[in-house]
Amino acid sequence: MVTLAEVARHAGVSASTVSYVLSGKRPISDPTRRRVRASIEQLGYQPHAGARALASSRSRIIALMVPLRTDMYVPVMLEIAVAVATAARAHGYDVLLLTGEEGPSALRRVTGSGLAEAVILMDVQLDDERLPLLRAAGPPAVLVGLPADPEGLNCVDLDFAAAGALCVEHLADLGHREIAVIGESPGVYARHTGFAERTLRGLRDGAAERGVRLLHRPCEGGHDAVAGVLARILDERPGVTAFVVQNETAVEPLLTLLRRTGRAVPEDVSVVAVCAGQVAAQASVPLSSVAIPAQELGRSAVERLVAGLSRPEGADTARVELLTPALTVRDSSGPPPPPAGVGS
Amino acid sequence: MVTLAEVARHAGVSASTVSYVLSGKRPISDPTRRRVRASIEQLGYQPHAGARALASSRSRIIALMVPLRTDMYVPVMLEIAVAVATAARAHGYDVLLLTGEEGPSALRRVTGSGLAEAVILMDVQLDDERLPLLRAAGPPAVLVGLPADPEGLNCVDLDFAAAGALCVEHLADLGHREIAVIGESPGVYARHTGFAERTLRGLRDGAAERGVRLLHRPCEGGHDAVAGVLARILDERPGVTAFVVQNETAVEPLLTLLRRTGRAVPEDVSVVAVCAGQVAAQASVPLSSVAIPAQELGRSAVERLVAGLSRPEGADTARVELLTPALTVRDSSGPPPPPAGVGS
DNA sequence: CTCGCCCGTCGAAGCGCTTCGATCTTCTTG
DNA sequence: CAAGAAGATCGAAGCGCTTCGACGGGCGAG
Repeated sequence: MVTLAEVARHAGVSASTVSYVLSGKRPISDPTRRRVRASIEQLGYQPHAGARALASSRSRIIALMVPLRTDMYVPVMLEIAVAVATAARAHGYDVLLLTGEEGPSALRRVTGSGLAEAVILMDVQLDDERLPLLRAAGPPAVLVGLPADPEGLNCVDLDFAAAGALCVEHLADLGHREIAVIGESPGVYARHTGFAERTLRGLRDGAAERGVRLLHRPCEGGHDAVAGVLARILDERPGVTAFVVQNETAVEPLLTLLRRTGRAVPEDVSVVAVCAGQVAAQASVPLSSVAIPAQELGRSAVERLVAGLSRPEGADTARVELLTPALTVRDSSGPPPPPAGVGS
Repeated sequence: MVTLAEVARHAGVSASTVSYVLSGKRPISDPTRRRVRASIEQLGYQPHAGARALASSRSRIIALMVPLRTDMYVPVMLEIAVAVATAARAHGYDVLLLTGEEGPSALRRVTGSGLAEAVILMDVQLDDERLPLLRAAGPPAVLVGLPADPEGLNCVDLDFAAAGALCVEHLADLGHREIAVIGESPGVYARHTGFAERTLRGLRDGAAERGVRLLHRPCEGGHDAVAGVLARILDERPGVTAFVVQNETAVEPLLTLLRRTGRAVPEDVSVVAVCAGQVAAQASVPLSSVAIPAQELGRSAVERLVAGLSRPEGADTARVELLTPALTVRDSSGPPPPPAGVGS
């Protein structure tokens, strides 16, 4: 392994000079810099990460905690994770992968040992057990998601309430008066995962404002579960003319079931989804949908973290950033069919 | 931050003693050990990761390189990644997340800087550009996947050839004589991703052995793409009575399309998949399938790495491990319909 | 022409930990 | 009963890097 000292010797300068060339924290004359750079190149020098972290007490590592549950749509999670990794690299950081499993203790571990200088948390619950740790002078952190009380925390998320409202508005504009919502797994609500509840609130508020009837049902993924939920909905509210789906694994089963029971989309019923853009676009009927901006979320989380890390200490930037949702109209939403008995 | 020295002072011993208590590399008397442990506990001491890595030249970090392509089924990737993280933690290692984007240079970086002591590579291609680096006295590495020439490399993967053969055998046993394969995206084959090609070979060999006609067509995900491919297959080979699908995003569209064109599964056509178990189980017709053992793959990769790392240097364990596939019979496969004209 | 200043560079002191003798006991054994 | 073995602990020397204060030489100003 090549060390700083060897580079220094090779370039005929002192170790500190090489260090300053690398960090740019002090001016180095052009010829010297060139010489050092050449030596670095020639010897294939790579600074030792541990030594660096020790001397500077900055590891240049961000810990990313991803849930390991499987009842939520996974591709979005991976997409965010990859976006985080990519954005982090762009700022010279690496990403440490933590699973939600370990909870707060994992945060303490990587943070207390100086392994990671900051953390990004995904799948934040309304009353997350990791929050106290972060508020109590914990490490710099950004949550992807919004807890019940974001006070003193740095959060980024899609404005799911607005997303919900957007869906209702779109359908109300088309003339729908009775809407059913097929939601995430019951487990997601039971855990009080913020985004699910916020979407629901947005849907309800929107419905109230537009005088639309709304029925919400959580739903497991998979064909059979959706079949059950759908049957109950249609039984309870035969007048439903539109669905809002917030559960990627329910999308295709729903379309299949509607088709099978003779309901054409969008002629007989409209469907709007809140889900990964790709899922909506590739569905058997391309769905009008509000996409979850995974890339954007990951990128934004990193940027805020990095901004905070390089800011002159103490300047607390705890703030909530809610991305504005956008509804993409595809083929699955249209006006409701004319009321029965009134021929077209 | 609490340091080793403070713990030592608090416990009334020398720093080295504390270190030996922690590492167990020298015998420490019971009372002393107890005292040191108590001090550690009381002060909330956490060893500094960087200092440790510097002094011992072991970072206890494994780098995991995940692809960031989206044309392959993502949940399996995440599942493997999470399994790797979990298994690594069980052995006292942490996992650094690398995206495939950066290629060999990322490996050189994390490895050359001592950030990671070993790497796990996912989405390995037959002629992967990262391989030369690994063979040339690179860092300890395990590939999840199988390149064209695994010589000198440590690989774990599902035996996709056997998986392919298994599918054909199952269908042949049921009496099918003409099978169509709906494969991964053309891009996957163009990249020469090992698993896709190996599955295909297994399918072809199996078909040859059993005297079954086989037609293979790559296929993008999404409804429309599947529709196109399916139409062409049915046109070209009207006698097809069974499908093997190796493309998670094609599964549901295929079932939808078969249904819509009046083909009942499994009465008229059988469908067998090679995909994530959950996808097969939750499909609108639960699919007979060969599952991809994501957990197992991740775990195994870590175990081999850890075994190698703690082995007395030089004992090269380059070896290929192919997991034996298992076919789970669900509702989507049955005997072919009786030949036309011959009433049942 | 000389003083003081700034620019560019160097030396040395750590950062917190591991590890290798060395030291001091306490046993064991011939 | 002395000599050596074995056990328990200590001290010190780094690991490779950052960073702070110091230093020397060239320059403009007085």
